[in-house]
Amino acid sequence: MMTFQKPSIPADCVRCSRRADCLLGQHLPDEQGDCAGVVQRQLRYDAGDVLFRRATTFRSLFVVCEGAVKTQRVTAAGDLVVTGFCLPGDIVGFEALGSAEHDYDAVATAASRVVRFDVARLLETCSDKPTLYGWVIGRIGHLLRRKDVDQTWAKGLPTDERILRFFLDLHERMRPDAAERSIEGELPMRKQDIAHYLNITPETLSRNLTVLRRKQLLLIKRSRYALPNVEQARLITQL
Amino acid sequence: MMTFQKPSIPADCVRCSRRADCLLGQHLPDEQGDCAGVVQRQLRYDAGDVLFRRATTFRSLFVVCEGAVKTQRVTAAGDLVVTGFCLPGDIVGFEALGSAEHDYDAVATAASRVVRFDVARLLETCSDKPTLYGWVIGRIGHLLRRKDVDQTWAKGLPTDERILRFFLDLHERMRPDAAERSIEGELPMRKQDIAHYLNITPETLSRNLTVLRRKQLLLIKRSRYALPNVEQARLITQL
DNA sequence: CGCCTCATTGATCGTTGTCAAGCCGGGTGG
DNA sequence: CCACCCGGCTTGACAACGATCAATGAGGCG
Repeated sequence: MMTFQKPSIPADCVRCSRRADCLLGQHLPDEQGDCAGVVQRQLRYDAGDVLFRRATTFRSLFVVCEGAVKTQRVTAAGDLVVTGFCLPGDIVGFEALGSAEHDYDAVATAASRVVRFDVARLLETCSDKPTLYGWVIGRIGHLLRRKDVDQTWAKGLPTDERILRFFLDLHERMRPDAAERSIEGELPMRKQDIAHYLNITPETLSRNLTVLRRKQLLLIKRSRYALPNVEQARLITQL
Repeated sequence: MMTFQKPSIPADCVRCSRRADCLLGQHLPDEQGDCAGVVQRQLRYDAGDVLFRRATTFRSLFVVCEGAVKTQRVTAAGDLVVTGFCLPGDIVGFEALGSAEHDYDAVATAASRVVRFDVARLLETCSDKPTLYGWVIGRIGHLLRRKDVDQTWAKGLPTDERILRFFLDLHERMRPDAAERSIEGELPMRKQDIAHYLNITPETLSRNLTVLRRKQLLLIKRSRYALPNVEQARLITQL
């Protein structure tokens, strides 16, 4: 279950690889600053814990520091649809901007560390600080582009290449600093979640993974992945 | 081909049904105002005309006043993927926020009237005008939510219901003021574009349309659509 | 009138979903 | 320490749906 930490910007930020793009790396008001209350709390979640649910009031944004968070809905027919994954450096909840409520569930898919922010105060602060304002606009643009491009891949690539693309993206988002060689890592979500995100069944995912393994493009062992041939993989799945 | 009009906010705005949500309906700087140059030009396009192309510099946003604009990419394999339609009141180009270039093509799908804006000046103006700032945030949130929900439908509904959902959305976005009875209108794009957006072939679209016609849920005649049973249609495709 | 594009319809093939069974690994308790 | 159990993952067989290929039909426009 979720546990509380003392409210503060995590000390670990200094050695975080996503610092450059992260809200916590910006010139931010903190408890001692001129906008006390923007940063609210650091929280810890286990896989399966809920950050917020659909149709609850929208007051906070969440910065992921460690782990991963999925955003999902349940359709009228009862199907679970995962619309995205938030990895370290990402912000959860942006889609509720200008609305009073969240319109999806946010659920941790791995043990995660997260910092909660007050939206209203963040936006207020933007009026005073052009740098922060520009950063927010930049992040929103980034998110819009990601959603748009994801859509393109979802529609334009055959299933196996879409899967490959997913793991390439995952790797690039989790290790933006990594050298070209270090092409492996830990999966911060279950295969079931990936299948729900790619809109395929776990069976189809499994079958395609064996295909990709045979082609020596993607190796999955338990919760670890490896990309033995990144160059070729990128070539296949680029826009 | 595209033709120029004298630069000004269109006079027709006063009788536009989307005025409440439209940028042009906001308290906007104009040529006589304190931020001359934000509104650049009113433009006219025919179906097939290009507003901007992928990888060209991002300087302007476009407000659609009449007609429709599709946003699309061509994959490495040569497939055309339509990622969205912009209808009257919508803004084209938001996805490039925080980037130097557009990352998709924007193409008119019908005879359209469009107003071009300077992005930099618009964002500058936001710093001074909290109302406008709030409006921009609201529109961005709206766009994010739409993309997210569209994704949910794309993944969670069977093909025929997805098609029905598309026409329901289209109708609600084109005639937000319309009474429940007036459940018909003109298609501002070709079926081919719709198929590309829904990620199906024109053949599959056609087949499903006959199914929906038999079920008395959706009637298509040439470029006109009608929804004889909106209630039931909404029931089927709601979240 | 005839061309040209787009839309429809039909037949066939391939991929994915579905259902069912077996497998593997982690965790629990003896 | 080992046996068991359980959830998630994998694999197989079959059915269903959409893509593909091909042919026909319907408007729009010169």
